[in-house]
Amino acid sequence: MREIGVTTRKDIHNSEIPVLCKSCEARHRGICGALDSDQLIELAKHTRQVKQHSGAELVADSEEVNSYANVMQGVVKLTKMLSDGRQQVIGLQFAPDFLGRPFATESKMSAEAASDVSLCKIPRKALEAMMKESPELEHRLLMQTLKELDEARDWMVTLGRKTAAEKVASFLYLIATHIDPSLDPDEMTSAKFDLPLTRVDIADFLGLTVETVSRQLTKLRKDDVIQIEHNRTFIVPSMERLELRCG
Amino acid sequence: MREIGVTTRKDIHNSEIPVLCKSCEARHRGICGALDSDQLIELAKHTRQVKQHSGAELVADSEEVNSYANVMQGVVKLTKMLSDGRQQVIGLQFAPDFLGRPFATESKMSAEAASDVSLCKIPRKALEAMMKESPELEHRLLMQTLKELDEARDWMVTLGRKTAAEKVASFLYLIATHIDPSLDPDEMTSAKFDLPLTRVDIADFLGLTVETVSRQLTKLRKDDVIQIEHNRTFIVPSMERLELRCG
DNA sequence: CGTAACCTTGAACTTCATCAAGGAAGGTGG
DNA sequence: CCACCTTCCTTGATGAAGTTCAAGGTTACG
Repeated sequence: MREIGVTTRKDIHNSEIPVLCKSCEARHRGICGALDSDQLIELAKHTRQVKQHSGAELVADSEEVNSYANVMQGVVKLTKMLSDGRQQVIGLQFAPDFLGRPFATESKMSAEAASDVSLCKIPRKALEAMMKESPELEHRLLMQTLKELDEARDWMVTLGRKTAAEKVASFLYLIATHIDPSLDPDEMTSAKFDLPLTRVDIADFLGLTVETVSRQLTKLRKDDVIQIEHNRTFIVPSMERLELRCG
Repeated sequence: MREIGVTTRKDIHNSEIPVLCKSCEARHRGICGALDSDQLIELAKHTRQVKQHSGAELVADSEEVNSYANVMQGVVKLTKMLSDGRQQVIGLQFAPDFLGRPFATESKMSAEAASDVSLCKIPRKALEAMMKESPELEHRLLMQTLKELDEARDWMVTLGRKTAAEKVASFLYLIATHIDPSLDPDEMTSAKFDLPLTRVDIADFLGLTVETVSRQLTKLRKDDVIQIEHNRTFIVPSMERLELRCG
């Protein structure tokens, strides 16, 4: 895995919050919110900010887990594959989600940068050490895991019981409400965003084929539920109207 | 002569352990394994063993959460419903699983006894109080949640990418390997079990219709992958052969 | 012994997948 | 900067998997 734009933090001597943490979503709403400034400084000795281009494989299936990460920017795609190559996207992670399966020695899925991403990588040992010192950190990890479980179960309903049209609408709704971590989903009335996934990825997320996804998008466009600019840029004039299509 | 700092996995041969805890799977492999005998005694003051018949609603959707439970015997079915009535089973819980969504004020799913079950109910307050005292308890809860997340994601692959035949085989495989908590899935070569779910439930778990489930079961029977006694009692002569059908 | 719930099977139909072709977008090297 | 290539996306025609509708059989239980 080739990394771009690596920044190492080793020039911190006082009890100020590390510079990179100050603007980090994970500091506020992610797991780092569990830590006081001394702990942050300690942790920051081991973390590295890493940027990756879209398409980069972050964690391979069956790979040994040696580090975790916080998603600082961009979208990460989690996938599983059947032995014959059929693929299923089992989750998307946005800032400030935690990336990695705590207490697993081997990854049971693969993680890929869906868009350009920046991550704050934490070596496994460092996180585990910090966890022993801070029950609050483990608490945050539990909250994060519960959130992911809620999302996975919601998605199971989409996969199991929704029609192709409802699946595609649900996907767009998910992206619109999650892509910008600074926006409050409850207050959105309209939205404009760049899709972080290809049509193939969307199909793999929805349990459909590319063709079906494409046809359903066309249908949503013709029904004025969405406008499509340049294939990847979408406009949702009325989130309410989109939500009605979600089943 | 009370032991101090006892490791959690070992049995403690101590007469102070509450009677009901002694034979409880949750004591060994569930969240109660986090507790020492003093803590168990404290917790047992608040817990109640409850038996429920198949079909009983344990937690209703949108219900306020006032208690949690450990599954001691039987199978619990977790479901979500779309506004028009379409239903999806999003998980099954076996002994010694923990039942309930920590830190949620309101349940976002409904839980029903799929078979006759016995539960060890814990009032919300009692568990939360115990959690503050014991980081190890919160750790166990994290492990349980991670396990459920792994299972949910595995099932997403089944829902999204498997054929009806593969789905039904996967379901039978899941039940065969989970129904008896005392059996090791890795060492099973054949199996006999009572299905805890109706055909409708199975369909709702697999994202199929009853008719399709029925047809696929008939096919598996004709292909000698399974034998069916009395509709609910199944025999799997070769787990290996069943696994081959899971995709 | 009769009723209700559950399960199976068949036939017609629908939705989505597959197969096939062509079009836009983006990056690369001439 | 343009031509080319590759990757991504759309659209149409055809077909298969699974749903829907309908009927009858089985099982459990009062």
